[in-house]
Amino acid sequence: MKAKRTSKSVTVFDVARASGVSKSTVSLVLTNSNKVSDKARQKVEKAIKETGYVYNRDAASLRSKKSNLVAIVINDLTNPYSAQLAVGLERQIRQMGLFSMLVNSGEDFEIQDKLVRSLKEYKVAAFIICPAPGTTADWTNELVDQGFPVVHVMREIAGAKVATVLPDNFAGTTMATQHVLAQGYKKIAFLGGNESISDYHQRLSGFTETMTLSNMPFSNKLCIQSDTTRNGGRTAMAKALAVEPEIEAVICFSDVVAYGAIDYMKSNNIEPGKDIAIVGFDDLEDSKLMSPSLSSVHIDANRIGAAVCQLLDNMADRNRNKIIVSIDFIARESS
Amino acid sequence: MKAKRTSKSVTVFDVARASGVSKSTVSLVLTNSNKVSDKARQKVEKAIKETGYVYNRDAASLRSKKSNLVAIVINDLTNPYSAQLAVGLERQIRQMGLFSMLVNSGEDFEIQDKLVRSLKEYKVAAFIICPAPGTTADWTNELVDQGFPVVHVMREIAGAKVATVLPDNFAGTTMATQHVLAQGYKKIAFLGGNESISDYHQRLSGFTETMTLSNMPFSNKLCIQSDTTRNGGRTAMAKALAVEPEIEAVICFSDVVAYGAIDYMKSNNIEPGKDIAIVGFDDLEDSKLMSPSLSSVHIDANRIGAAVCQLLDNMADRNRNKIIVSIDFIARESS
DNA sequence: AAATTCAATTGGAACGTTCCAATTATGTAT
DNA sequence: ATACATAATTGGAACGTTCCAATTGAATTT
Repeated sequence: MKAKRTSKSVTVFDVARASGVSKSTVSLVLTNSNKVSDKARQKVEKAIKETGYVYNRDAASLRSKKSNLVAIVINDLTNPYSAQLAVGLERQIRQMGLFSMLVNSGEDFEIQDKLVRSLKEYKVAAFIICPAPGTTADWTNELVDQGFPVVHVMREIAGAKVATVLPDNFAGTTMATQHVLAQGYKKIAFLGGNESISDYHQRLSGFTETMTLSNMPFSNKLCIQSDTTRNGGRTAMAKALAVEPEIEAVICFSDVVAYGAIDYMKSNNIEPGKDIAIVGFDDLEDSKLMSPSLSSVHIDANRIGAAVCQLLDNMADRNRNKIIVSIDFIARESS
Repeated sequence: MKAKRTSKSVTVFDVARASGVSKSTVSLVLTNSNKVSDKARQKVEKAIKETGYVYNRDAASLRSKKSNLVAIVINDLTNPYSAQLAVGLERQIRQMGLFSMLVNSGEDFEIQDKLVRSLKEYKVAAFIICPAPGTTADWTNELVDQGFPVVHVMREIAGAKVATVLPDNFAGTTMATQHVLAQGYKKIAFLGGNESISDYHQRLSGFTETMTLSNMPFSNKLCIQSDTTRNGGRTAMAKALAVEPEIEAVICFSDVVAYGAIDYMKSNNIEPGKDIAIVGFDDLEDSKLMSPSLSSVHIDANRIGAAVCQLLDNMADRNRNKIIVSIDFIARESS
């Protein structure tokens, strides 16, 4: 491959000739300038259609140093929440009149680094990054210092001089824990997540602080880390029951982990929502449809997207800014 | 936004000056030409590091009309199989030395059209498209006629003059059905899928033809269409049981549909794999881990990716080519 | 009718790279 | 040492756009 795109292309000059104006006027039309007469604009637009002209963004971006290409670097597309977030971000960005492209780091910092290095060459206007584990403040800061607008999403890198958009993780697990406590449950476990990611600490402390404030004793042995996958949820649930067979409720790091925990319960004749209450985090599409429907902390991907766009729009106060997006707790059958 | 990327950038001229050669030599180094001395190459590479030069692909692509940017247009990123496929494609393409970007049409033809229109402006070297419902042969052919290399994946558009990479859907459901028949089950339903997509017909006919060839009576009433979502699977399972309460086995259009069907069974005290055998299609990551583990038709995303890359590499016989990627049936506890 | 203002249009230069044809350096055979 | 072939390097032109300063056109004021 590599090559292709042969056949001399149609340029602004061709359009200019076809419409009887100069190339400069054509350019003004293309850039939506307001200093071009309606008559000229119409002629040009007609000629564009007739000639089959297609705008050459490379040439434009070379000359103008402007770009409307935004790169979204997702940590793990195979994770349903990440995918949902990516889709939401894409939609919002498109609405801003920018164009977004997606790449996937697969939670691999080396790949993330390579991807970003390549993307720089494509003159992207901004980076939206869900940082992979291993991302350092230095790494991000270098990118920022080179003049690229960067926004971090979902995960916080301490010391990085970038705007960050986060859901209110602490409030989320706080609400979830309060809800569970209000039902009268006492023996509660926190399942899933991994301390290498910032949101784990935030979500976990929402749980622990609420327990402490409510004078509920709890054991760190019931805070069980695991992969944030379905299978991670299964094993975490198994471990929790091994530690404390009388568990009454579990708060999960994510819906996916909760799905796994529920799988485990069902396979062991434990009825989720009856024998053990369970709540998730993320509120995936499926959670309200499954049976029992899963109580969860709802993160609105569109709200995250809107916050990111706000930062993109207003790069001035972009640095060292943090936007915490509010969440909602949704109680369902599982708790 | 829009703007940004200020501060006069470092160009080949700067690197040339720093390394004491001409800009042309620098360019040769950048393009990995073999007609440059090792000495010169080393000097240039050193200077590149020192000056912090970053390659300007816009300028390069403007001049050379070559691009190594491949666009992957995915039909629905929130579908786990699509996401898995996207990730596999990305990986393979990267290994080829090309760079891939992902965009999501969300099964919306209008969006797909807009996306592709934009992408054309970015001088992509090739399009890999999982066509959204509503995609016509004319639409694809226009793209091809404009000189863009196009490969369709997973779904076939009749009459489109493009290379298409498909899993062997027919063989997949054939094997699945044979497997189920071999267990002695007779009352078998086919759940999920929608006739607006080409793979539905292929998968369904694998089922119906195998049934017919084996002289097994079956009713079209037991071929139940649905959304290819978890919830679609739930409702399809419910409908199937309403038609025929004595169902012994179900073949599902996809794993996601199977997950939904299993949800339904579990909620209704039917034990999947014991009371009713069930097999899926796609073999998602989760399927081997769940309980009961789900028998499924395995589609290797890397194999699909490899086939796509082969077509990309060899654009010559790209038109009207079809590559059917072989699949494997994997029997597990659920059947 | 001339002078003034402002809107619309224009050609030339520039963006950072690769291609090309020409030049210079290097090595080999006479 | 000379002629020759070949390897390595080079400056100028080109890619298709936007920016800029300058020009033209139209409308308004004097």
